[in-house]
Amino acid sequence: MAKNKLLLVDGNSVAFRAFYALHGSLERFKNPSGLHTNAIYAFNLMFENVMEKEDPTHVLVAFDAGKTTFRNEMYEDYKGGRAKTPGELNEQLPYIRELINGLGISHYELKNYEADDIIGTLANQVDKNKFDVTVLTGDRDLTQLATDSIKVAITKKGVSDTEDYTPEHIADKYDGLEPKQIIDMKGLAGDASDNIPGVNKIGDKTAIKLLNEYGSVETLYQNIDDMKQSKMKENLIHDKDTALLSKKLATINTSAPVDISIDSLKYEGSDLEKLVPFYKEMNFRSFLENLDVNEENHDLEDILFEAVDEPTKEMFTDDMALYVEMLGENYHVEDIVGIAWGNDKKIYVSDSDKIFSNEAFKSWLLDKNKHKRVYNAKSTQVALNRYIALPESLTFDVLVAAYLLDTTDNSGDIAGICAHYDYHDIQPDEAVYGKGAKKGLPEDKETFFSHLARKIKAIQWLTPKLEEELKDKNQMDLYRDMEAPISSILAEMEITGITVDANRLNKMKDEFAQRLNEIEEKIYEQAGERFNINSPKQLGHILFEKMELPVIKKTKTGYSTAVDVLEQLKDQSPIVEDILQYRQIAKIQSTYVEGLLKVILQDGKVHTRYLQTLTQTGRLSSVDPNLQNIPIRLEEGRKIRQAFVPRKQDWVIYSSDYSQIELRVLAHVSKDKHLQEAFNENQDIHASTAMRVFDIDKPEDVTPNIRRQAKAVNFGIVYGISDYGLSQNLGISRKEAKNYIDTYFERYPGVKQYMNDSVAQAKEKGYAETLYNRRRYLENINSSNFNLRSFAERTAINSPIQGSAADILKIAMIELDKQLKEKKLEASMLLQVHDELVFEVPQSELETLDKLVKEIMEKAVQLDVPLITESSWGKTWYDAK
DNA sequence: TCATTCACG
DNA sequence: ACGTACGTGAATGAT
Repeated sequence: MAKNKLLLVDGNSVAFRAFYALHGSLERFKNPSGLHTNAIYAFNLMFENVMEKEDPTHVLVAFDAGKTTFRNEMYEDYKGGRAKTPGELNEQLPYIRELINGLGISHYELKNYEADDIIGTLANQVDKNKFDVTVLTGDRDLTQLATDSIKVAITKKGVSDTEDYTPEHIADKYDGLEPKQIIDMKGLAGDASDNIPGVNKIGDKTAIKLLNEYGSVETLYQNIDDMKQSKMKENLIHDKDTALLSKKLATINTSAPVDISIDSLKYEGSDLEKLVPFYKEMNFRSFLENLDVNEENHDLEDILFEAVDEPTKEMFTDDMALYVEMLGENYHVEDIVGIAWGNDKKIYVSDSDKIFSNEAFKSWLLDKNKHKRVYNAKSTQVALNRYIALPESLTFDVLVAAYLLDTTDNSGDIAGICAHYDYHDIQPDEAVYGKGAKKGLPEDKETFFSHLARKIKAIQWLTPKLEEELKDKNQMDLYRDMEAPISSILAEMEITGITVDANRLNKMKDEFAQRLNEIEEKIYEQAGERFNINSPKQLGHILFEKMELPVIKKTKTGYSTAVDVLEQLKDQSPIVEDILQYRQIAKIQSTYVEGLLKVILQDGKVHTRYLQTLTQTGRLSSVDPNLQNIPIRLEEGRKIRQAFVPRKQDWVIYSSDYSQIELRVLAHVSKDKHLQEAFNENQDIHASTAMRVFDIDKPEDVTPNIRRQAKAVNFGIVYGISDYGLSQNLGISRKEAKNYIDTYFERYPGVKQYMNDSVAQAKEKGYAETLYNRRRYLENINSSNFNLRSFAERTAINSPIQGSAADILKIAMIELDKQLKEKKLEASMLLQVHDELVFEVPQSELETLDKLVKEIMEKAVQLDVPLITESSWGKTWYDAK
């Protein structure tokens, strides 16, 4: 039989830790009635973490009963001098008890005793044959309880991690000490936090040494006469009474008069009747959301809908919601399994194939005067285009709107967005369709139809809310004039696809396979055995254990074998060079050659999907396949681009990219005189930076190496520079890197000012924003955790730059799409790669297109510095260079 | 499912 | 003193 597990939580101590874990965000954690909630929130998080980790069968939270306990009778000043509990924490303590009730957990306190004693007593009392015990606390005192069946988990700085004290861990940490000797240690060394005095001049280190020799405080004093004369011996003798008292104070009372039965502590899950209203009162939306995932069908209202096979035209009006269901993500190939439409009065659903040839439906879809609101317009367009035709007037997209309002909030389906707006009359797709191998339509058609109907209802409900919020945040223009049009343009680009020459790839595949074979053999020979070169673990074993190469860097799980490490090992053994070679080719082979071959469809093309609502900055991302990371930097990989060809003979691939758009955006937003001057005079920006930062007078004195360093500095600036990052990138010392950065800021004071301002603004508003009101919320910008805060600060610097650049290319794409259509050009826009657009174009249109693209991209927006593009073309994407 | 590695801007 | 460059996606091996 599986063993029970009892979890004992030291309520006061964990509450205290929780309060300070989120202390940096104290003012942001307030519920509508002004109560601070940071400690309650963090307590809940810590609790969830430990419940998941330990999975206990029985749980109790113990609290201290009051200010004085039996220990004060022994020693008046016990816990004296302790700073008063902050008011902001005190006000939360009653609510933490309420939270515990909601979580379905018992709590207990006992007059005259501390939580420690309750925990010690219970931990001691339970039958160790039936129970393992875990104690959760922030207080190291409790580690004295550790045994083979009692583990003491001490909360670490954040909310998620604990340090687990077992007898082995204690021996490790305290140089061989046993758990019960912890109290002897406190007897000798004292404990400042509880105001336990200990012996004068003895600290933890000395105490451990003495205990290793004598075992306990008592035996130490029995043998003290034999101790060599020393100042320490005098102190020990002088403070003997204090030592014995201190030990007593530190000793947890394991026979407190606790009168609760273990059986009553059995954990049977949360009490939702209490917990849900409590979370609502505290404004804990994310916890509420998590509850929903676990409960199926809770409080779903009945929904009315009509299932139809062949709808008639009265069933379609202006201003309805439309939803097209597929069970997989790739709408280029997934079957449509159901369609729903409707408004507040009436909802229709259909899973019949007849709908695809239904005239009423089709004419409604294609009617520009019939406005439809949807969740994911692009998916809807691409899917329906395969079955019927490209739908018109999908005028509101709740997915894109929700993304603009909060980039972090789009968990994949409508229910995710709904939960964020406290609308719960819908289930996550996963709850209805399942996941993984078991994913499929529900047995019961009613369940399926209801789910579709609820999606219509949700879209209807969300639309006015989102519209209003977009207006409030001054983001309606961003939605209407940028994101909505871009959605349709991307749909067309995806549908068009790009032709891939499979023959070319197959030839490359054979060549690479042969070369890989040869390198493999060479590597095995040098290693003296065959192993999986793709396994960092096995490779690490060969390099660092068998061949004993020096270890440069470690990862969480073992030795690092990343490129920068291997580069440094090149001189040590020729095998390293071969491994690098192998890696390079294996990557090209598996990801690009084989990867691309797998996703070529019947039409000889690949159709990527651009994710419009994913990145935190406003960029697009590309999946299935990712066409935004096709190799270019190294010749070997660059050849992959030879497989990307125009769809017709005599056409060419044309490509145009912005030159230094991010630095130009920086010059604009920072208003830095010198940076602007460099761009206005059309200087080589990296050389110009080199001259200013490294005090070079004549352009001809800028060597390629100095220019390379300046280039790295410029990159660093855009990323929100750190001396360490720059030093790593350039392989120079941290001090030198710092020097570069200081000089840069001195020579470009406007940039320095911009960085200070962006961080300050983000701290005040809680978000960073682009030139076109795209927001990125920065949860940790005021965090007390250095790392989290620093990261948020760099993000506050980088996001407006990267995001504004993304905005600008989107604006250019919209204008370009318009002009291509107006001018009835045959050329089509195929790809977007962050600062680059790729087209296929008939030879005859090449000149026109080149002019048009250059004009539109460079004039897309008016900045304080010019925008410059560079274009090229050729028979393949490779030749467009 | 996570961690590592490496491709791009 | 902290431990880092910004934004992505795919393949692989290990768990």
